[in-house]
Amino acid sequence: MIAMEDDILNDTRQRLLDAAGEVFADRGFEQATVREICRKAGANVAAVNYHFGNKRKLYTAVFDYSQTWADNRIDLPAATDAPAEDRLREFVRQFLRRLLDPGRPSWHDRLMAREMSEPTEALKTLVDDEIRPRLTVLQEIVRELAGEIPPRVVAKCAASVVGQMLHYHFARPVLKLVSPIFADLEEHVEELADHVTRFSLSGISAMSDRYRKDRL
Amino acid sequence: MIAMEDDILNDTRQRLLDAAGEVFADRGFEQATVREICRKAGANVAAVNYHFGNKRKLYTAVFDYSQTWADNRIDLPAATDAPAEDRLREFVRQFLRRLLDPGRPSWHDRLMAREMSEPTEALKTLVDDEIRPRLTVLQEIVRELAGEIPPRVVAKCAASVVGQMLHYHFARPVLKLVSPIFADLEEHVEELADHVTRFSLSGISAMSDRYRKDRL
DNA sequence: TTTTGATTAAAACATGCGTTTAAATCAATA
DNA sequence: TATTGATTTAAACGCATGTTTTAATCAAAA
Repeated sequence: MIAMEDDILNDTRQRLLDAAGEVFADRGFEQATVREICRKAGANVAAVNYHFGNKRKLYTAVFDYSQTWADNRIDLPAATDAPAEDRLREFVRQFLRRLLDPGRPSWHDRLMAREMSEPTEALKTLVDDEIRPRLTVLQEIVRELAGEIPPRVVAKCAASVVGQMLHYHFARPVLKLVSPIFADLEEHVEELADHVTRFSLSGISAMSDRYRKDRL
Repeated sequence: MIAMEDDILNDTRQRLLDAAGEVFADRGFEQATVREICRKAGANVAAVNYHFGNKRKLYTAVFDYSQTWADNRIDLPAATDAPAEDRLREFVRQFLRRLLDPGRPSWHDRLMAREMSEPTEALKTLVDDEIRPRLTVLQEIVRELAGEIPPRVVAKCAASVVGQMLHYHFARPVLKLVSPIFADLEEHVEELADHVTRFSLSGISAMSDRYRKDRL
């Protein structure tokens, strides 16, 4: 009667969005069940269809919600006037933090990762609204670090950077099994970010050398 | 009556294994349906339970079959007396070829990749029989390239190499969408392998420099 | 207080799934 | 040829799913 009603005051619709984000991120669209989502949201099974029409529309609603949420977080690392090296380091740190930190709505980035490998019709707008902008930033950093190299090589370098990071997400189960070093990734985000940054800086400069040489 | 009976002569059991490998690799265990597998194998729905007991046992049978198959392919790159650089290049080429080439049973490596990110109880033996041995080879190469660096750093370098390669598998849908450069990966395996090799050689030597410096 | 529209609740529906059953078919043997 | 055991087939079973239905409940307006 006093307080503690914060959750209960919340619209059912809102609770469904949060629960659905979690479950969709954990299990994927097909594997997620309306019943689990509703249980988690403390709502009736029919709530999904009442508030969103059906499961698929709930999924896209979760995506819209998750993207607006993402906009409110610090993004697109730092001012463009910082040295490219620092901007790469910051890019990697933010990316890995988002991917591995179990913070509040951690499911946003897990959902993104899932769309990358098991796309639904939500992927196209996701690419346009979130992925391509970030990739452009990264490619700009690479270009600045490497100097005059073909766009194809810029793309491959960016892929190398992103691939190293996503590996800790996609292959997490096997990494845990294969080496105790990777047992608790969440607590070593900074160390991993540092490694990826150094490794990549060197890799990029190798490409720079290679294509500078070819041109002379 | 003459020939052309090669397929029909094949045991139903065998056809089920091949069909199941394909379907499990494409859709994952839960998402794959016994009915699709049987349709693809030209068998009755009850065939799975008659020959394997149930869906789960079929899955592990596919895994055993796929592993014995893998043993018959050239593995563990080259003699140990080759320079570490060459051995890394060969490792990367084989890994990427297996992952991206649509050759005969291409589903073996796709199945492995799936187990890495969405493990079942099959993962443990998969790690012991296939993943750890290959990882050991890679780490040995890294150690030889980098000289005296902490095991932790060796592990991270190996993760960087593998991550770059798996990226082209896991993020393939989004790569296709994001840049025409990645439209037809299958036909650029050699180019990608070359990039990953150069990028990684440089990254590894950066780690070597860093930790040599620290020790002096 | 009564009424009204929005929301929730319980139950049922249709569908697709893994699995089982029981009969039909086949291939080898006696 | 007749018999027997292995294999295949068609049909059904039980269960979980997404969705719909119908009634109950609630909150605000009349």
